[in-house]
Amino acid sequence: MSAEGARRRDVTVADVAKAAQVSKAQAARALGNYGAVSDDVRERVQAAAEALSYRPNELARSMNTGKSHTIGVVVGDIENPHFGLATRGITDTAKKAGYNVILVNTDEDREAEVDAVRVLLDKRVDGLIVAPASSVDTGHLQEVHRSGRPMVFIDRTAGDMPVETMAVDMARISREATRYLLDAGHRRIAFISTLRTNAPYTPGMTLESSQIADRIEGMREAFLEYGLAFPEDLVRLNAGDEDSIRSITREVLRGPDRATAAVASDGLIALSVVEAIQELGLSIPADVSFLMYDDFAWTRLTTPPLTVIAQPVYNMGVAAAKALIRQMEGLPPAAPAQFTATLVRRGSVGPCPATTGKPGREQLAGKPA
Amino acid sequence: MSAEGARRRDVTVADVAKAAQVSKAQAARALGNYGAVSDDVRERVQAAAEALSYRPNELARSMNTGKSHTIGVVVGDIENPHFGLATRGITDTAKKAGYNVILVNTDEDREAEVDAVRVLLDKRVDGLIVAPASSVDTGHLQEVHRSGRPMVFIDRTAGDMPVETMAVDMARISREATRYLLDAGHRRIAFISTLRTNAPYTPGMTLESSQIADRIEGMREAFLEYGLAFPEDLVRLNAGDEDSIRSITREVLRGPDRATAAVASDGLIALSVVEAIQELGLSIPADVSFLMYDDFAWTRLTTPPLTVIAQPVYNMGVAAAKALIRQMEGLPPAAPAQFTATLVRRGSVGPCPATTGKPGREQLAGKPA
DNA sequence: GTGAAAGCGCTAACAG
DNA sequence: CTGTTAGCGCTTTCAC
Repeated sequence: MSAEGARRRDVTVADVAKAAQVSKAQAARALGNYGAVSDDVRERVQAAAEALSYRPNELARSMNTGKSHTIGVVVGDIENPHFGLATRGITDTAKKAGYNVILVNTDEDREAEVDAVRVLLDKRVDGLIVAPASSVDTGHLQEVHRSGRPMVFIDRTAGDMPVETMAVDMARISREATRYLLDAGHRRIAFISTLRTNAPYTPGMTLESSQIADRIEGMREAFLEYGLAFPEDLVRLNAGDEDSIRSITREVLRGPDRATAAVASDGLIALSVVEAIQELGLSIPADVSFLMYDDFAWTRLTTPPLTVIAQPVYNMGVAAAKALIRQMEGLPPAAPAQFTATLVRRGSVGPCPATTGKPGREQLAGKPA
Repeated sequence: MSAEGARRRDVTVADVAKAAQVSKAQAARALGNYGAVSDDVRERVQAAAEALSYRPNELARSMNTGKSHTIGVVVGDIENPHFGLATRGITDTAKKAGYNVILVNTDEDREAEVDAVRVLLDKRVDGLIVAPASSVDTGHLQEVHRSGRPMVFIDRTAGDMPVETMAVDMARISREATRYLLDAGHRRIAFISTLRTNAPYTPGMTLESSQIADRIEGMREAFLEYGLAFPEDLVRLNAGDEDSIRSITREVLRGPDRATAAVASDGLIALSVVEAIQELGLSIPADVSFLMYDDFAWTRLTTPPLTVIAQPVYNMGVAAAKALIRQMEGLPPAAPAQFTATLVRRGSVGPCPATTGKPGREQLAGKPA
């Protein structure tokens, strides 16, 4: 009987070396494909390795080389197809370059993110791609950056840290979308976001998310351009679960001064907003216009198809991975990529209806040429 | 000037030990929280660690202990919310138990899967959760199983391997859904799937995917129950990209003997099928009934809302992680979980229309009590 | 409790 | 080209 009963210990270079009758060093060289090895030795070693079905221990390898060929990815929520796609872009690119990906979910919670980064670093990932949960509270990220570990941000910025960032110009597209709504005659435009804050939105407040801050800023700018006051009261944050989204939507869409257009800050939220609108007995776009961020395929299937803001998420993932790999390989950064979101006009935005009590007329008068 | 210029080497236990004036062993014990350490030493070590901002090298730790506290997850496509949700269930559970997740995407390609498993094993993950791309070609998985490494399958089986598997009873729900369609008078029911095969579907053929095989089997059984012949010609595989899905849909929905109901095997495919139906000028459910697998939120938003087969994907992820962790910790397996999919009747299935040329009458005659 | 010393599996000098 | 000898950073005997 052979070594069957023994607790199956992994076979190591030493075992292979012995079997191939060469020194451990030579076996290692042949196996690891480095240094100089004669054809004869190489063949014997490979044969032995094959016979013993040897598999290198990457951990040991990493310990010596200092490289793990692994990149850590920290996102808020993989369940959201937005991140799903981005992650796909990252993993596709990483794999092509011989890197693996460790994925950590933070639920957009800063504490979890701090933790995630720490764990990843402890595991000695070669680099990090993170979608910062907060662009304000960035101590942990600054520390990483200071330590010199390669890092790239995706989807959002983290304060003004000098780290390569793959994100779209949110203020720009928000401005464009808002103009579109304004041109359609809307003045009461609601913006609904999941962003968690301690207090309801007030004009000057600091927002954790650069994305949301920029979107609101873009809206404000558009209103300003048109010489109109931005309806701050219609900016609604903390739209967490379905219930809160529904009640927020109802609130905003009721009363004589109701919103005539709603912008949902992501695809998940959009679902509940649209349902709430339908429950209210309002129809899109006759009674209320609707616009959402992210161009998911299903937005083409609703009646009417939804007007959306498309973001090149997959490409951002690809670019993030590429940039990180350049950093890890000590190459100079490529020219900063420019990602532009686009407004996809489908059927959910229509002309502003005369709101209850017909106060719509005078509002429309404010529209510039 | 302090050690600023030096290439910042990671601080190790040795450094901490020196600073705390204790032996390396004691420092390690205090830091790693094992063995016996006096309060005094522990405090000094912790203080020193803090001061030097020491972080353990998990690689080194893993090498010694043989545990990496990492589980490898191999799925076909994270971009698909189906897997996104499952992955979420896995990572949530893993994190709670102190495990990390390395995610690898296979694009449902067996070669890629073989590779993924190998890489993960080389990285010495403690266990594997995989959604087998093929339930036929399972050599690599059998090897893993034979090696004794903890492993759990999710979403589908791999042949008859004795490995814990978290999946729904597909044949059952498919039977139920088919009965529902049959009861509505449909006889020409098409089944459209992305599954890649070398040849078009023929009755006896071996299918790589246990899921798809079971679904077809379920349909066949339902037809049999009703004493009807199963329309094998309407089983369509290889619905890869949008174009092929569209042309398949058109094909199936045209002609005097066209299908009156279509079942889409996943949410991604569903989009194109529905669009193709609309392009054909047909309406759901008046002209053709529609049913799909996976209950994504957006299916409630279409007009009509879509009738779907809901699968407890998140829970399957949770269960898979839990089962794997039990295995890794040497505990006996819990009672095998039972996952049941449910048919969610919304508005996309209606009575069978009289098809072109009205040959529908005699078909309907075949319906049992 | 504590410390010295021996590994884990591999790579990396360094001499031949 | 090849073999010997050190480590990588940590855990783990094994004595004291």
